[in-house]
Amino acid sequence: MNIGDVADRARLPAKTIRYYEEIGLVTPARRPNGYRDYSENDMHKLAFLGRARALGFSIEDCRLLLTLYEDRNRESAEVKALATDHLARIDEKIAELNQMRATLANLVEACAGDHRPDCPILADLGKTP
Amino acid sequence: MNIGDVADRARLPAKTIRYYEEIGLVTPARRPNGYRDYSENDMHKLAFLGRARALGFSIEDCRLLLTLYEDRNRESAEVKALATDHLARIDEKIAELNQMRATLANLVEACAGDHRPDCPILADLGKTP
DNA sequence: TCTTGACCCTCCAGTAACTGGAAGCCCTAT
DNA sequence: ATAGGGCTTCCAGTTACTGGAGGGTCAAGA
Repeated sequence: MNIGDVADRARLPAKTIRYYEEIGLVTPARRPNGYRDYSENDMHKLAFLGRARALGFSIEDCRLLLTLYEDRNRESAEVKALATDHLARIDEKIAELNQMRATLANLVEACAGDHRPDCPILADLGKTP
Repeated sequence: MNIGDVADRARLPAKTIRYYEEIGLVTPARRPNGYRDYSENDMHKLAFLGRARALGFSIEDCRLLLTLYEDRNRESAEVKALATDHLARIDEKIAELNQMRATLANLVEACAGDHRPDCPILADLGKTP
């Protein structure tokens, strides 16, 4: 399969797929003309990566997940630990964003947003604590 | 004021403050010996930047906010528009993270996390759609 | 057979916002 | 005189791609 087909099926840009090869995640065969030739297994791995990335796992996490995926002797505990860690990081980010959101929403609310220069947003950012 | 003092007071790493100078955000005076010499105004601007960054504004947004902050003829509408846009981007991110979180939490819940290889997390990531 | 357009290839550079580290000056205190 | 801490510059690395230049390849149609 050519890279374009894989890109369509895995819903990843061809550029990204080449990048994944460069960092050793999925290395397809090559045709005599130099074109990459993806097997069904390569395709499957790329789809796996796409979904793991969509869940926010880092590339290095994905690399490990892929290894575990292909390891018949893995222990699910290792996968779960990875996922639990990641979940905690997501929760942290959500909390941080919610905090930002709350502050910002208050400021936006308080700002008239007209032609006058008075602005509670700037006032808040500039206040000396 | 030396960079170390400013770093403490603005709660920004000295490295970051030098970086902000490099990109033209806050340019302090220099002493004869080459040391940076921060005025109260510089300090104030750095604190402003720190707070804007803490609300998640990009550096370029911060640059604009700083300009507006120092412009007596600004219209608060411009600030509000910037903040409202940013708020929308935050909301998008929160929604995305909540989506990830929900999926991941389900998977983690379903995974036994023991010595056996069976793992719903990997199964889900590897499922052919 | 020739051409055209859609693919494919590699390599280089750039993104955001820092962060770490090396090599070396400067200042103060002992 | 020396030791420490702080300051300087410059270079490189981080994350995960993304864009673009320059050029080969292939299948279909005139």
